[in-house]
Amino acid sequence: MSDSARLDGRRRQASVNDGLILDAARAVFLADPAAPIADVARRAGVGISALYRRYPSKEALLRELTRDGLQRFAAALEAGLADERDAWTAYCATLAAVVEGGSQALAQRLAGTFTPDADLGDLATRADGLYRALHRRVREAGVLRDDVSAADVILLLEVVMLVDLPDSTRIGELRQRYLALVLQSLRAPAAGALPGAAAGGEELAARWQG
Amino acid sequence: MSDSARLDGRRRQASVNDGLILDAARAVFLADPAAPIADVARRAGVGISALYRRYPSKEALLRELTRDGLQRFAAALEAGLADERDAWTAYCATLAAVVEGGSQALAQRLAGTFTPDADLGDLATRADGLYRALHRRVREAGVLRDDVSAADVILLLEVVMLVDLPDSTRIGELRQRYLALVLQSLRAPAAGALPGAAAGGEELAARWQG
DNA sequence: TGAGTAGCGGAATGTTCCGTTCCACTAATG
DNA sequence: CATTAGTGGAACGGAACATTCCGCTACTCA
Repeated sequence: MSDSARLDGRRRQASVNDGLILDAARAVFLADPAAPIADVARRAGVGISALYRRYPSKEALLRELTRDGLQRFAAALEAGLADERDAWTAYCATLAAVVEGGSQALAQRLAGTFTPDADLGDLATRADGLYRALHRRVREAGVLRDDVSAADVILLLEVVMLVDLPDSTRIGELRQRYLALVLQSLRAPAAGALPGAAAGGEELAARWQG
Repeated sequence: MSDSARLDGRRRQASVNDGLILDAARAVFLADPAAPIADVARRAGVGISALYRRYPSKEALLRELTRDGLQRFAAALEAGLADERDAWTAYCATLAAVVEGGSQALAQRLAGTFTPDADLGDLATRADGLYRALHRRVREAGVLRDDVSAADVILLLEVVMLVDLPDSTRIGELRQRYLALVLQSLRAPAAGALPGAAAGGEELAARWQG
């Protein structure tokens, strides 16, 4: 049972606000990682004080959001690994869920906005390991083209989340559309060789360092 | 013969600076459309005055850059339409050139940063028409899957240009790699239906309006 | 029932950032 | 030479924004 359902009166409203603020922050900073903190308050329908009562600084909020994003990302990957359907179906469903939730994109986009934190680095490593396990599974099932690296897919995921249209009410729909398109070309057998070298894990890891 | 080759002394240096400044501005604003103008000057290796002698304001510079981007984009498309090789080869080569030059991405990313201008709207319309002609050609040759709209491809192109890695020296290579991947899934016959409705031209056009 | 206070809204503050202007200097020009 | 086009970069002014502060409300709990 959530805090907001368990409590009464003032404390209950505060607990509800916890959620409103996190939701608002997710939406605002996903759209624009450099957004002012006042936008978050406005979107949450609360004053600025309600924010500062919870987080000592903007940076702390960003760190918390990033942690939350990484955790959601990891959870989605774990769910994918536990999915008992055939490898390709499970893989597609997992990536669709990640795109839907925006968890990974949030984490990656916010990664540079605060001074790093060993703890977060560990979480990132863990999420990376989970994705690699999922990747290996599809690869070993022979349904993923073998010239695409895990880092390639992570980059592609991130970029799909960057599809944007001002004022559009169906961005999510378009993102799923383009994810589906990309997934089709990721599936074995490959239609043709790709130029350039695959992205390497180190290239991605660089983001989590100072 | 260019001005810088025709002139001598002071005027010649000024003409060279024209080019340095435009090149620097392209690179800087492509990487970050909100970059300060001083970054452009630094990158061009000139002082701020050299910028303000040429453009009355930052907005004027951005407008000029956008115009330039749209013109390059249109030129690349015209070259593609004139390419006599088979439709698919010509199409791929054209999009690769557009990604390489970054012209379209520059224009799209800068589109919201200044008050619009009827003149630019016309240019955008022209470029759009050229792309649609190219699109129609590949489609009619039967090598482009028929559930993908012109606006879909424009959005995908833009997003491929957003692939980024801090400090990487091979971003261009990666972008070409992912463009190739996307192109494989754009080719007929389609591997499967796509979810969602195709992007419409109006959705894109909205960007060029105030 | 009333003093005490958690929680809050939003104005005020201090600072950083950045577009633009200004001025002094250099060297081509005529 | 005197003039001035072209320039580098410091100085200025204003906007944006994180953070702090203050006064208010309405729970809480004796």
